[in-house]
Amino acid sequence: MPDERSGRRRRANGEESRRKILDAAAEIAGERGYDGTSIAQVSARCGLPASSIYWHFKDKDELIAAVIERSFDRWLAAFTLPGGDGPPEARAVDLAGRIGKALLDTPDFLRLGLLLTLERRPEEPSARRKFLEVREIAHRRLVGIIGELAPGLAAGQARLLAVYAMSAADGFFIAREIGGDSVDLNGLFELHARVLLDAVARLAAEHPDG
Amino acid sequence: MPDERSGRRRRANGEESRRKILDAAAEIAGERGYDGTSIAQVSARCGLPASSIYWHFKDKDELIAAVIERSFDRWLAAFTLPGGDGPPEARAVDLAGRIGKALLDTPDFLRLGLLLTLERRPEEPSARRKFLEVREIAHRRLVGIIGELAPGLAAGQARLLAVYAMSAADGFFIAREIGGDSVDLNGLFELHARVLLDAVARLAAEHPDG
Amino acid sequence: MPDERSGRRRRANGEESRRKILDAAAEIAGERGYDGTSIAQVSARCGLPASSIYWHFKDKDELIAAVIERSFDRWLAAFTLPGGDGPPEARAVDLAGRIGKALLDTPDFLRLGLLLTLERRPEEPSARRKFLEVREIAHRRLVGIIGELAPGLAAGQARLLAVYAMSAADGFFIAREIGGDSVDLNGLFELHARVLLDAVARLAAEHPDG
Amino acid sequence: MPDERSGRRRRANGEESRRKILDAAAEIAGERGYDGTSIAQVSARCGLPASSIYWHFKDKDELIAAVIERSFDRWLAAFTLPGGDGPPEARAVDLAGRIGKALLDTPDFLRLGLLLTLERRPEEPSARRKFLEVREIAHRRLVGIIGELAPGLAAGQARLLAVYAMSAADGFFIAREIGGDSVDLNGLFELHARVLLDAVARLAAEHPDG
DNA sequence: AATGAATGAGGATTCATTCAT
DNA sequence: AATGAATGAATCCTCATTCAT
Repeated sequence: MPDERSGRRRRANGEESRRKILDAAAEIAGERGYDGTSIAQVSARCGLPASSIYWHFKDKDELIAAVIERSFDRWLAAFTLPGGDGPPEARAVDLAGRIGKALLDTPDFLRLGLLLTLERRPEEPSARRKFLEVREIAHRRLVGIIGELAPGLAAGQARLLAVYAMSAADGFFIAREIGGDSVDLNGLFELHARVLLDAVARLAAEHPDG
Repeated sequence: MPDERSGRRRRANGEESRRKILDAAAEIAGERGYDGTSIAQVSARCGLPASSIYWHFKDKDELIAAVIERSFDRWLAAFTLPGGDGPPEARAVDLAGRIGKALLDTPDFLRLGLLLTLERRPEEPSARRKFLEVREIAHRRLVGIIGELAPGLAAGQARLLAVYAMSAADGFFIAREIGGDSVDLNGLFELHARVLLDAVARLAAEHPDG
Repeated sequence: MPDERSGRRRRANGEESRRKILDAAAEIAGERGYDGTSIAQVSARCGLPASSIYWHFKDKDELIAAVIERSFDRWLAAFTLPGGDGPPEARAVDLAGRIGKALLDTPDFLRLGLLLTLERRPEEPSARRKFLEVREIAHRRLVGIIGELAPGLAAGQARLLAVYAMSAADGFFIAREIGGDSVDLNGLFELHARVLLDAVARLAAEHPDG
Repeated sequence: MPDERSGRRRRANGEESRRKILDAAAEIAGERGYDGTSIAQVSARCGLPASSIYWHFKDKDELIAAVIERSFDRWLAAFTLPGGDGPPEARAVDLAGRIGKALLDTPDFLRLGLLLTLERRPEEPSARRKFLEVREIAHRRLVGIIGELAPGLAAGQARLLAVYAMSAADGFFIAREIGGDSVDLNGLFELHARVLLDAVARLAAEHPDG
């Protein structure tokens, strides 16, 4: 019994350290971006010496990439179309609401991702690549959802709408970063959902057969 | 004539140097953000020694703030509602088109501004403050334009729409950063303008008296 | 044996490096004062890169403070009243002699301390504070010694005499810095001891009961 | 009339600038020592650009030397034995009092001088040399005064007493720098004068014929 | 008599990373 | 699995000084 416990402790310590490092790195990178995040800061916040960080991660690039990867799961869950029934419109509005909530709950993911996106360093860090992969997956899901809502829509139009939808969400997030609580995220997403439905209808009418 | 020219050159060296520094800093900061911009890089790109940069700007913070301030004018011009006549809808679509074009022409401004917005360092750099000021001005102008388009709209609704409009524009910019030329900015802004006009009409109908 | 030695060497490298840094810093700071001491100079003299100095000391301030602290012990030892017997006068003269010798043996301590005392920078370095603490301890010991020599003396008078005694010692040190070997430190301290004894007697006579 | 005035103004402007520079440099150098005094600081405090300082002074060394030289006069005046009559003892006590007062009135001189004395940079600045010259003059005057007080004293003894007297004065100054108002400078100098007179008498008695 | 601008050297400090233990 | 120590390159910024005007 004690053996097993201490054994577990020891084996788990490695993972716990890794988790502590990732937690610290996520906080700091979410606040400061890639260049603004230093190993020394991460070390200070997680309590482990800098050299220990290099035991768990090959270099800074890999650490930030791992941060992105880990927050991916929590984030992507919000994108799954609910199995529930009801008219497509209701489901779309519901989806928009859940996306908005996810933005509030795990803001580090998108903030860091956008920072990595906007920063254009010569050697593209793998963290940026990772974020773009995730984003591409989300984009494809959105296209699928829009296809369900308006089966007759042309593929190009569906993609345009998906980009439009994601862009607005990104923008809302930024507005929230700037305006804080004074920004009515709920109102924005509600408006967004209705506007999108209108746009779907309008585009579907313009190109009746895709 | 040659005297005057060489005389001017020499006498105006201060301003010309300042401009060269700002040009270099704008390029780099637009690509790399605050922490990613080093004085040594700026020095290398503008051809002046680092110590000369400190003759013109108190510190890095003030330099980046000046970068933001200078690109403000070029950017803000795109926001002015055209004096030309025609139905408000046409003017709005035109405005959206010009904003989209400005995003393509002077991308450094918004990219740096958004980077500064997303980076949350402890001591807020004055560059960030400057960008937020500019943004607030743009926001107020947008509220004014929306008020012209739908005079009966409630103030809160006009503000919501303005935030919505700016958020989408931010998002389009980011989408362009990610997707490059494959992103149809014109199509997005056109769709955006029409969708917004619909939304204005819808909200105006819902709240007939503001 | 060799194992133990090399093992120790390697393991104790941290402390040895720290000592080497302190040695170098003491030499330079004793010669040049706070502002005149550069980390690069210390690095060159101790053989370790500048960045290694920052592993051992948080910043220059802490380094100089450590220099002061370390030389404190060597210096303070000279102040202990000898346990030996004999008339108080002889012991006082002996003490003065030992203080004078300490001044010659470890001059960096007092020179750096006085430099820190005279330099009045806005943010008082902790090194200065440390020196003043040490000095206060020495002052209190002197008051105690004077109290032993003249038990009837008023407290204020004992303090005055202690300040007088230390001031003269500081002054002798400075005179030596200026005049070099041509300054007869022994003669000065001998004169000082006798003068002090006279002063004690005179003050004790003036205020018979304290 | 106006001509003369403007002429004077212009001619005097140069001298006034020089004075302003010296004032600023005296303040800063008195507080921070040689290395701690930067031309930029002096420029900021006197309101003239750094390049103007170099119009008046060849380099930093010459500036600091001029600071020392200028404060010399104000300081040295305090050393002149009063022409007034009365017993030598009274005149000596009076002299000590005036020296003490001068220390309080123009502390920058001695503080800077001592800083320059204690700092041992490789290339001895001319400012230090200047201070030592001044000090040597003061020393010779003191020897003269002591000779007057005790005509029979050996030359070596007179010099020793002079060094002792000056050392104590230096030390009092330092004590004042450390202890501030809590240090009774008057009491110290009074005690010093009486103690010195005793010492003079004692030495004169020991060596009746010099 | 004065100054705006420039400049190379050097200031303290932090960087990401490595390595022996 | 972890860490104390080290390190060279880079960080921002200040230095004393010069020069054309």
